Amino acid sequence: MPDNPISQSGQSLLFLTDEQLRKGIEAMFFAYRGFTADPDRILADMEYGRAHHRAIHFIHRSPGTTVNNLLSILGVTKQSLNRVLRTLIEDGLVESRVGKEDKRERHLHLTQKGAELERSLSDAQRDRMRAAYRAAGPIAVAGFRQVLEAMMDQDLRRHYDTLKDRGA
Amino acid sequence: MPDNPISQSGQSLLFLTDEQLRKGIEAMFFAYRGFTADPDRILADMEYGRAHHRAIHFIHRSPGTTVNNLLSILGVTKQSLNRVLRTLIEDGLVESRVGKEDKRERHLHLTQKGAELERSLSDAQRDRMRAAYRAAGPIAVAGFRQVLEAMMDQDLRRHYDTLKDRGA
DNA sequence: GAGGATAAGTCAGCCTTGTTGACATTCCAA
DNA sequence: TTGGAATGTCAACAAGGCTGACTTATCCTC
Repeated sequence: MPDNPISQSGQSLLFLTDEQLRKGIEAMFFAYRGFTADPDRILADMEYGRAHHRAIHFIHRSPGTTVNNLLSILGVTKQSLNRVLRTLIEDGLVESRVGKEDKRERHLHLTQKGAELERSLSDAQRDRMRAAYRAAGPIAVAGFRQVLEAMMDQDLRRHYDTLKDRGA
Repeated sequence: MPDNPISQSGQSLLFLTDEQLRKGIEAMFFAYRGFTADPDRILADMEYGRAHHRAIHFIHRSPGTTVNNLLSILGVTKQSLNRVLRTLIEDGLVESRVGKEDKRERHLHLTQKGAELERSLSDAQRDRMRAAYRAAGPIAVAGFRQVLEAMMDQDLRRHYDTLKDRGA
């Protein structure tokens, strides 16, 4: 974390007032609605919901991930995930392969069809993010990421970092 | 929006790569879980959920707001809001007053008891935000807010700004 | 004053997505 | 061979979204 001249001075801790914090809370609330709006619109036309989007996203992100790993990333019960996963497998969007080393495990992959849906969902979501990033500029984006990362629970942060490392 | 030397240069638009955007998307996902975790824990012990929290928050924020106004802030149907509001009124957390000028309207206020719950919920949520803000510093916080604001839909942004103006 | 518009509330029924709890199956490893 | 781990499944339930239809009360306008 970079030192900060303002907070270091002991003065001007105004960004920590309850008023500032409340604005941040409301910004999170309204922004998250925008964040999910575009994929939700696409999914509404199908028989899928946000839970399907999440599963598809993380299977795409970590091809071959096990059900257990996905469970701990998503933070839901296996029954809840299983319902979603079952429909995705039935509909031919996700493939479940028995593990080679440990045959109890199932490794999850997107099919061609699944990858196409993933693409259309993430395109929609990225378009909005891209517009926001462009409007705010790279310095703001860095701050955005810093604050979000500091808001995560430790175990969520671990998942986030693991995913991050694989990526860029 | 301040000019930005990096993006202005036409070079180094690296912060707009799909990889960067995906990281931002995942940061939003994991951070939002943290964002709601603390109030959720408090609410789980009561017969309330996140929907009650949202209603309480915005009634606190805009005392005397009408049902219609609350509906458009929350972006849900009146049936959905009504279910929540009814329990809050029955339990004596919210008071509904007939409008003076227009008697069709109901103006919503938190009772003493409602204000107490609001306080405990927002204390919990603010604690986490404060820690994140402090860890990231004021410049990061400014960027955080900038990006979130740029992610909002126009009508959400309007509500956000209206609330913001009343506050600080 | 009548009629249409508006604000709020309500009933019924549906869907998604979360939860518990119980239990079966399969397979690895001690 | 037996215990535990990973997975899958059934049943039941709850929160909180949704639509549609309808009532009541209150404006507001012609």
